[in-house]
Amino acid sequence: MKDLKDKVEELGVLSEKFGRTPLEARVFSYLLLAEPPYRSFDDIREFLQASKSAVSNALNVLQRDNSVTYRTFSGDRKRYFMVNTKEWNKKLMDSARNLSAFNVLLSQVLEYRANSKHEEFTQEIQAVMDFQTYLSEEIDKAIEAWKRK
Amino acid sequence: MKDLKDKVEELGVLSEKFGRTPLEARVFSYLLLAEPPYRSFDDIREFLQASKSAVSNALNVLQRDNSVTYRTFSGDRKRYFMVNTKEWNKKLMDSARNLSAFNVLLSQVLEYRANSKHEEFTQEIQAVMDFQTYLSEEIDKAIEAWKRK
DNA sequence: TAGTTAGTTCAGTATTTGCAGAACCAATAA
DNA sequence: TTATTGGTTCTGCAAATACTGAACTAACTA
Repeated sequence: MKDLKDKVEELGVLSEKFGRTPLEARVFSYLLLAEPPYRSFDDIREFLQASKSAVSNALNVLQRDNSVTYRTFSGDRKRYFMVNTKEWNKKLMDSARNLSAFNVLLSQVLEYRANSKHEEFTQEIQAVMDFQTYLSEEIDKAIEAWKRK
Repeated sequence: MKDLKDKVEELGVLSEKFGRTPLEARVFSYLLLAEPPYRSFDDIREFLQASKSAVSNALNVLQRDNSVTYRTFSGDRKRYFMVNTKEWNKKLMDSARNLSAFNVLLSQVLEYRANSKHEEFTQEIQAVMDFQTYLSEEIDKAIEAWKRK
């Protein structure tokens, strides 16, 4: 079996593709792979050979976007950081819906082009928006259906 | 009405959020807003006050990912660049489906954790994957349904 | 053929990003 | 009350990124 460090690096690289910094990506991968799946600040720091500040910042970013959370144990002052599986479905739903972030841009374009002489172009943009809106709605429906299961 | 330069900057900033460089974002916004919606290399260069090389690179990136294309006019050597509305629906479909890029990561996690003592955690990850797989399938169905319309 | 035009490529620079190291702070422990 | 622990904040630097300007190329044009 591949060694943990290598696997953390491997998934780290994959994870960077989702817009994370190298260290954020590695922290996240480590928390996905480590045993047990909750790890202290110093576990992380030591495993990844990174500075306290870098680990602190990475953890804060990951917590802000709900990718990571932590638990505690009574009589132990440390926080044990772990992947926030509980919030993940919510995150997935958001990212699916956030196709619609793009619609914000498009609707501003349409507004600005209201009096354009180039009807055809405007209509093409409208068509993209329509498809995008349709898709968002269908995704919402699918999510609702899943919840009811 | 807000002046075009301001609006290009405004939508440019929005567009940077989708992973574009500042200049790429502004070129794209300009092409969305300008009248007519096809513009020559020099139109773009002059409007955005950028260097030829920067414009050249930005246009190439935008063309490579199908955000932008160009048309020509007979007897005119110039290329007139414009937003590639024709390819947009394809792009949207791809990005919707690419929720599943994340599943690649998760399945590797599961594989690695096959013998983990923390069954509960592993199961939570499995649950996320299941939801995500379901959602991808529903999105594909919705896209197929749209195509048949 | 030489000149012009439209765009690309290359070399260097300015800006941004990601991180280290050390000082710092707040909460607990002695 | 002081000391220790767990983590944060601040300063600065190294590497990566985004851009400029100039030299260059390929295709058309006179």
